[in-house]
Amino acid sequence: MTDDAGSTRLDADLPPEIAARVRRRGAATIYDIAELAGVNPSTVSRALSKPGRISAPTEAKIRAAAERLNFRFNPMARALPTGRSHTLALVVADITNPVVFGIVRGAEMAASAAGYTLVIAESQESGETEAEATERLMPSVDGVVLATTRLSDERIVDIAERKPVVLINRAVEGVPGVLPDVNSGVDALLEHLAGLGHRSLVYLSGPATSWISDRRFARMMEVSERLGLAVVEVGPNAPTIEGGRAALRRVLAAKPSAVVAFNDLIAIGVMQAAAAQGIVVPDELSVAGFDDIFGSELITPPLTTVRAQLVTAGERAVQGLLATLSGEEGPSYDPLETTLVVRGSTGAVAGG
Amino acid sequence: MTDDAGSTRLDADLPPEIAARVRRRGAATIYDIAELAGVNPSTVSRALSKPGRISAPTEAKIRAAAERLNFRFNPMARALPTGRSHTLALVVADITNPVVFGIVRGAEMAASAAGYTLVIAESQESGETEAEATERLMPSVDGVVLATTRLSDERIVDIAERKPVVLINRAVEGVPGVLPDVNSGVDALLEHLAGLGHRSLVYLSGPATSWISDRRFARMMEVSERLGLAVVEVGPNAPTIEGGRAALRRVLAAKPSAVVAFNDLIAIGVMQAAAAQGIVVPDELSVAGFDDIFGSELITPPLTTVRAQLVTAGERAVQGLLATLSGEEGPSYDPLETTLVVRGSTGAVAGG
DNA sequence: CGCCATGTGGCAACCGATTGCCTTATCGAT
DNA sequence: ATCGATAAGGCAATCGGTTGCCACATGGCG
Repeated sequence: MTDDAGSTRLDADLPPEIAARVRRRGAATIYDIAELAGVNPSTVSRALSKPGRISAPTEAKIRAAAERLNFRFNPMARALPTGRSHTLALVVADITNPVVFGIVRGAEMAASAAGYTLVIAESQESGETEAEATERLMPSVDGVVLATTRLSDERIVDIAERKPVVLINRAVEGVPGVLPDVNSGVDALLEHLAGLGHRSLVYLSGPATSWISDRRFARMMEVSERLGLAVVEVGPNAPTIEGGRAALRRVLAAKPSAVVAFNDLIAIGVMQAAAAQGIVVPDELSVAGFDDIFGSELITPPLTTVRAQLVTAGERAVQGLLATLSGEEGPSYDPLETTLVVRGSTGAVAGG
Repeated sequence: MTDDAGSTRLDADLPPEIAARVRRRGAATIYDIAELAGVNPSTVSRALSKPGRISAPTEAKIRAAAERLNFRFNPMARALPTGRSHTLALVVADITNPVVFGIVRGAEMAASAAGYTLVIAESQESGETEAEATERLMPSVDGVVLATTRLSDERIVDIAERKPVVLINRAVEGVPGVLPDVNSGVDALLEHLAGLGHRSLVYLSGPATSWISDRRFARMMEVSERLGLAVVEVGPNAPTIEGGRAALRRVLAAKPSAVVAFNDLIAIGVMQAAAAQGIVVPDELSVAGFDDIFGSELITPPLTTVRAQLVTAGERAVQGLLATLSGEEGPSYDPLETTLVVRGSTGAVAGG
């Protein structure tokens, strides 16, 4: 346990000048190791980061010295000549949106497993803020994950020309992205609703810039035709509970028997507003969402929703970035399966 | 709009060697600016980061050149000689825990407002992982915010000796921390419960390493004595819904009329388990939590809880770090007020 | 026995900023 | 007119690694 990660004590029997230098600077450098091991700094550098380049005995000697000094690479010094910071940016619209937790966690895990650091930028749902934050981070990261981004296609392409980029929940020509399998989830949801006797639906779309919202509606149109359902789009809406609350009036005006919301937050908002007006869900109105966020099964009635594999999405995005950085070209992904989770907010049509 | 943040185009009429160099490296350096402006690189450095050190006309010339080249400082190059990375670490137990969202957002806002980058490390509720992640980040950050940490006091002191540290929801001798005003919230909650006729309470404590959990219980003991209430502690519990569910049996064994949980997640777990057993909240059992997370007002009945100012806590922690970094010594904070939010999960005792 | 391929390790330039020290110009005061 | 103070800008060392190139030693092979 002498190499305990938290230990800052230095061996007592170290050459005093080295000990003094290390103490003064707060950390050991490859020069200290070189001196301690009696080799050239370049040899230390190679021994520690080019396995095999240096003879086994020398490398062992160097590793021992490094351990004795509790050495860590200085990431900044390392990044300067190589241009590699070992840092990845994850840009999300809103950290407090439960939808992004999974993505953040997956990305974090994949990054730290690979020895990379993840920095998170939040755009607070504003395209302008997002562009700024991204621009600010660009010089210090090796790659960027753009999740649920509000940026325009051109902006995205522009960024992708400078650094490797992977998108989550958005497709842009020429830029790799990890996408959910929209179709399977939408299909299952609409079949579920049709099976309950619904014939007239409202789709509450998300922000105008949301690619995934468009895709969902497009698929709904296709499937509805096949199933003989009527669908109207109401939106755009802010992807928040407030957005859902505000949308109820327009929903009711369309007199549907069921409403499908762009995400669970909007769905929850609709349910709250409905409850406030004495409308009983699901008896008078069925409600469904997407994502299966924390809270969806807490609400009464619990929300029927289409679950996305958010953690996996975050992981894959980072892994794709890492692959690109290590030379492999243009990762491509299979869409991530989505699954329908039936709970209490959808039910048979009253007048069936 | 030629200096649009997203623009990468270079002026056509630039000295060709400069243009070529910039294009090859992907970014302009102060050397490019120096050449373009006809001054020494050191002058560029001063003009751009030591306002007033350089004469106004020269500075203007340099700024113009920088703009033309769309110059950004290379953060790594800058960090090397100064030892300042302009990066702060925020260590949290669990990103997906709603409690930390507020902290993350507040910290992020404060950091980016000051031009600092925030990197988030997640410990997944494990002290070992947390120590490792922190250790890994240490060399590349200027300071650390430890939120809801699982680290031992010694570890924390050890870290604080190397880099500025601010704690959230934890007090360690000699290390600054932003703390909630435990007393006001606990007092209000117990007075509320006493007013409803409750005489016998269970406190469901959090993880064994949680300083704040101990503080809350300590205060409950004090106040209970004054109000003539009986209180027993049941725990430790995992600070999750699952932890709350698992705790119900032991709660019921104590036959209290009300249970106060370490946080809302545990409270929600207790309510779910109670509902599953047909126990009606609040008629047969009142339940209250702490934090007022997303989801607390969604659940049925909505949860009575003590709200903490999480965003403010994150902001203050970062601001404290920043103050320390700019020379001011040992920031000290007033505790952040907490407020009781009465909802439906607490009610009058059945048997009066 | 000589030659060349291979394995090891050293030398020194370089990444892009910062900063202490120095030179030169300018200005006001005596 | 002279001197010292101050302002402005240049020079070069430095931060801590990385890496191309080179030197030397060793060993296999003809």
